[in-house]
Amino acid sequence: MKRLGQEDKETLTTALDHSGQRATPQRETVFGVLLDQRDHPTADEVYARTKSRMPTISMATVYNCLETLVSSGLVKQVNIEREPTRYCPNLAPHAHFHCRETGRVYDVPVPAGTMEKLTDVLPGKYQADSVELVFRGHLAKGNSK
Amino acid sequence: MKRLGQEDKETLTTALDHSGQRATPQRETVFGVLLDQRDHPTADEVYARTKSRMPTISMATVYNCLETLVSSGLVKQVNIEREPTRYCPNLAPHAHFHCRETGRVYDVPVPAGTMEKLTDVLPGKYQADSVELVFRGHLAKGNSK
DNA sequence: AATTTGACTTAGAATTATTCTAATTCATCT
DNA sequence: AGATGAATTAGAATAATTCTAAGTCAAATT
Repeated sequence: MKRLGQEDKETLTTALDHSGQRATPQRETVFGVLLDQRDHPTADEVYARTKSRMPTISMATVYNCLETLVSSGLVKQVNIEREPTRYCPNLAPHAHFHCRETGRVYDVPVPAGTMEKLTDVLPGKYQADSVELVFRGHLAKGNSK
Repeated sequence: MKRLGQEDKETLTTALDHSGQRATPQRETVFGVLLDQRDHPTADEVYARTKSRMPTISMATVYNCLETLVSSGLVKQVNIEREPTRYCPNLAPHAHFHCRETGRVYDVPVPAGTMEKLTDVLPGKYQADSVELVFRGHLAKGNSK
């Protein structure tokens, strides 16, 4: 059974503590699942993966843990087109690419400052604290991995 | 009971015809509702507004009409954070601003070419056919209208 | 060390936006 | 007028998520 590395565990504990919440085995395991495979899994997928490491965990707990991780700032929710919410531990500003064919979501790194720069198009009355950029399309042939 | 203007009716008929569908009173009324108040209503809201003009219409028909309008290219769906889908007859490329306080969604016009330019950040293997840009935050004081 | 406290976990029920089903209505074509 | 197929309708079904209420557990207090 895969465990969380020392550094990640530290990160988790600190962030949870900072938001007045405890590190628990369930939360550690769910966080580990997200870190191990950064393919934007849905809650269902997180549940399946977590269950294989901790067979007694329940769906409700997975939702609770994910919510806890999001509220502590360690994980971001990615919503695309009313599909089930996906979860992403990539905290650096980045865009997403959604493949219409496979339904997969990819992180797209963006040059530093690009996301912030986008707020320039906003008239002054709009005070944005977050920017979301999503591309949709398909992968060039031979890049389906 | 408000009716659709000649020009809008023409637009509707042409677009529907072009996608092999018929213009019907229900579709005209739903389209009129969207054109009259461009505040990104949800299906529920469209239903309520349409019902006041055409009391016999059903929710299923509203969903069907909205889907028809979307498929014919006259209307776009706007999805924000797993909230109910909103509908928007603004076909020009634009961004959205989502107010955390009121939940309202505003169109943000962007300079010509801006949206297309964004695809420059995409590595070559990603072929985007649409770009979505959403800001989230709050309105500066005194701009709550 | 036992007790209390409150946070956490759990199973299952409830919610809700949306889609589906099957039956009718309606317009157009012969 | 009758046939054909599209459009509309009411209500059932679906599915992701949230809620509820009961049980568990760890830390704090006695």
